[in-house]
Amino acid sequence: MPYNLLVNNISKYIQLNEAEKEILFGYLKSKTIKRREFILNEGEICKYSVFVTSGCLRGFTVDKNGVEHVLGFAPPDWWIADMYSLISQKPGILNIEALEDTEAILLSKANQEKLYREVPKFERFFRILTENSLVANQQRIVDNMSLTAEERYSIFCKRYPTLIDHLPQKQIASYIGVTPEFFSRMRSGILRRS
Amino acid sequence: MPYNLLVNNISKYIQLNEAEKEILFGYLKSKTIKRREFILNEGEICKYSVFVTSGCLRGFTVDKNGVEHVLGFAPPDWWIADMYSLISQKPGILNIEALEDTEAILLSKANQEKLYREVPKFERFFRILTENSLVANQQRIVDNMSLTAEERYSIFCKRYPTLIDHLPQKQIASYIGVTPEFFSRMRSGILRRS
DNA sequence: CCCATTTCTTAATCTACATCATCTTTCCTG
DNA sequence: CAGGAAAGATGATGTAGATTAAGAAATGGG
Repeated sequence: MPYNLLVNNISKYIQLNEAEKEILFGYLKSKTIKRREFILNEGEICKYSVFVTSGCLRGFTVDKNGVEHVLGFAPPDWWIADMYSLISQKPGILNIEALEDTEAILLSKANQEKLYREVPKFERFFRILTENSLVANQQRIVDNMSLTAEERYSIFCKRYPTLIDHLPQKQIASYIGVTPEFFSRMRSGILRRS
Repeated sequence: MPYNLLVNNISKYIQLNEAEKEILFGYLKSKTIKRREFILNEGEICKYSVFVTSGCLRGFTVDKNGVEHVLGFAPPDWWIADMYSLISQKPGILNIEALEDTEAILLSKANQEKLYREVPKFERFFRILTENSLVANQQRIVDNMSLTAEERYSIFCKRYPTLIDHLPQKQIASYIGVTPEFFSRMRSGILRRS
């Protein structure tokens, strides 16, 4: 069943019976995204919560100097959206792009609200998702303020071991918050020392 | 009525009838916090969501060099908690301290869960709170990565105009992510230029 | 209302990381 | 499988903001 990974993901936090699963499935749709394809551009209104089942997406902003800043990656079993835009239904600042060919499941904002009404425990599920994401973001703020780039890289390696090997360095550099040049130097420094 | 500000705050997102308000009130308790008093120390388990009605709290972490990093302020009409610890009920990293004599309303984790069960729409309310907070945190990550200290200060001034005058500079500096020394010279630079 | 403590200012020096430029390597795509 | 583009490496130089130190100003507790 194609929604297996998603059901599994949800079951970590709430229990669904067959009827509830059917309601959920009725609100989902699948999407194939090719490498380099954007599923959201800054300035657009975000209409979907996106759950990745294979491949990898990244969410990033572009600052006034044209520099990209990666806010997060979405490998399989992760959700991604421009939360600001999704919530407010105003134009957002996030771009979401496929780093490789990707399969994803989409839940539209409208369907998500219907789901809340028909199966209220989904309210709980998405609250928990948001809470987890808030906690991760707070930790990242603290890390960015108190750690060196090297320490942040080391944390990234521990937290996302599967991502390191098949993610371009410049993407990790951008997530860490340094230039690709400095990131490269930093890595060769680490290698030389160890 | 002492819970007026809180009811108002909640009413922005969900509508409560009198019976629901009474249930809520039964789960709350008031607390007076003196200037410099801590209501949460890092390493403790966070047991309360705290809503400030007067005065001001700050949430901060201390890094391995002993430097404080302010994650947020809670002036009147704001909620504060160590979300990580509150959610996981594990020891947290946040300190919460009163910057001046403060009145607050406490909702314990246990009571919050009871509230969810008895009045499910509170699930929605706290989901929305968390969402808003997530959005603000994401924006802060982007700002920290793409803006200069001066630009971040300017944003802070616009976003929290009421806080600027009665908050010690070093607290703002810490929130912005610079040393008090640099913050001071930055400000005198801004003044001299304008 | 006074003194101790905290906060703020200013200056000199230092450093983590950025920028710019160039070269090499990797890797999609036709 | 070739060649063009993107990614990565490396060197020289520049800069935002940190650190250290010391004095001046503010402030709140007794």
